[in-house]
Amino acid sequence: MSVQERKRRERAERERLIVATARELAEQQGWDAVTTRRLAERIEYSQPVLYSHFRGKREIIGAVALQGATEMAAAVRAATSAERGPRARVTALARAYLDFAERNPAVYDALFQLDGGLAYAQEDTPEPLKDAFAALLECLGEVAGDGVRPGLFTEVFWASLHGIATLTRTKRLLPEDAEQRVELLVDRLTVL
Amino acid sequence: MSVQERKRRERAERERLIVATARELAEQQGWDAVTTRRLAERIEYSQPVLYSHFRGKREIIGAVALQGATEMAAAVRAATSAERGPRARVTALARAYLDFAERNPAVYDALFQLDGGLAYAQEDTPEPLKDAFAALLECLGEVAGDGVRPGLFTEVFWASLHGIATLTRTKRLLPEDAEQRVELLVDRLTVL
DNA sequence: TCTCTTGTCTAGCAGTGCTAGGATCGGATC
DNA sequence: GATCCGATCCTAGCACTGCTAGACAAGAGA
Repeated sequence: MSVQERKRRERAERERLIVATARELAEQQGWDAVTTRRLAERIEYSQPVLYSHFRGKREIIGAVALQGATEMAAAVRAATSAERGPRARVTALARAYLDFAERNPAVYDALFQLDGGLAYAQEDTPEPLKDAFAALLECLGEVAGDGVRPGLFTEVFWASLHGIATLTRTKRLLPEDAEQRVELLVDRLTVL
Repeated sequence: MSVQERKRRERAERERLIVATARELAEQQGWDAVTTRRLAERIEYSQPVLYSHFRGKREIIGAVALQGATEMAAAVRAATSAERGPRARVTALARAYLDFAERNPAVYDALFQLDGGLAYAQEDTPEPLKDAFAALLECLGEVAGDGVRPGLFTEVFWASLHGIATLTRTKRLLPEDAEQRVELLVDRLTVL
């Protein structure tokens, strides 16, 4: 039985390798460069091997997205927990979010821009995604203000950050005023 | 000379046909379905004809985007000019923007999501894009509040709308609370 | 040692954006 | 009216994409 166990381990290891390589390649050259051929070549297996782990390219993107969600949740929690006072926490959250998006553009795309075949905002939404939203909610819930559902407030704040992140990355917004935008957003949206 | 004139007219007409067909096809089946072959077939010419009008698919997307920018600017102005009072105007703007995004998803993508080879937020930005931003600025400038640059405020408000629009369309946000999100955004962001 | 399952690879399909080079057609010239 | 020539368009093809059928080999179990 230990033989099967070893094979199972090796398979899991290879799956991790695929996801890590896809992510690396995407961050280096963009998702368009992540072709099944290139990916297969980098992991030193043939293309069909990819399809024994994932249904297709979409699922690989989804796997990267889940990894990213976990990391983003951790980054947000780390940033907010270091601050005291609601205002400082929210500002830290906004900065951490935008920082994550800027440092990991491909992962961010996998999460919020591309189709990774994942369900969002539903019951069967994967746990990492729910948790990433929860991380935002934990901090933003306390500044939603009276009469506003924390969930709704979090969605709006998140959407604003998402808009800033994506428009900045596609050069629709200039990066210069980034900090002022964050301040304006925190100042106005939150109830302290 | 009238022969050349006629040919020039026919060429311009065909170019309009290409853009209109690309837009139609994109709205019907998404931009992925807009292949050069399908597009060529629909306009009843061969593929290379497309390349005598546009450098490539990217430029066709850009042409659709410019068309969309003009329409969006008009839609926003029409919606805001019908209202009196800053609050009503901003609410109308937000609704008109999200409505445009929902009704013309492919055009919206061409404008703000895809790469149409256009320059944004720069000197050589095409006039329709500048004007679309101006349409937002005209209305949002008056509710920016003291000490906040109208341009900066418009960017943030716009980014928020953009985030809501894109996250809703990709099912990251549920459509149910759409109206409440708009109200929250207008309530909090603007200074009335 | 032999079988048979499991895993992997080669080769190929139908599709993509884009282009080189040949055919054709129409206006201008002799 | 015949001829030329340039503009215009199409056929055919390139290198690539995601994905898969079927051949093949390696290893576990009898």
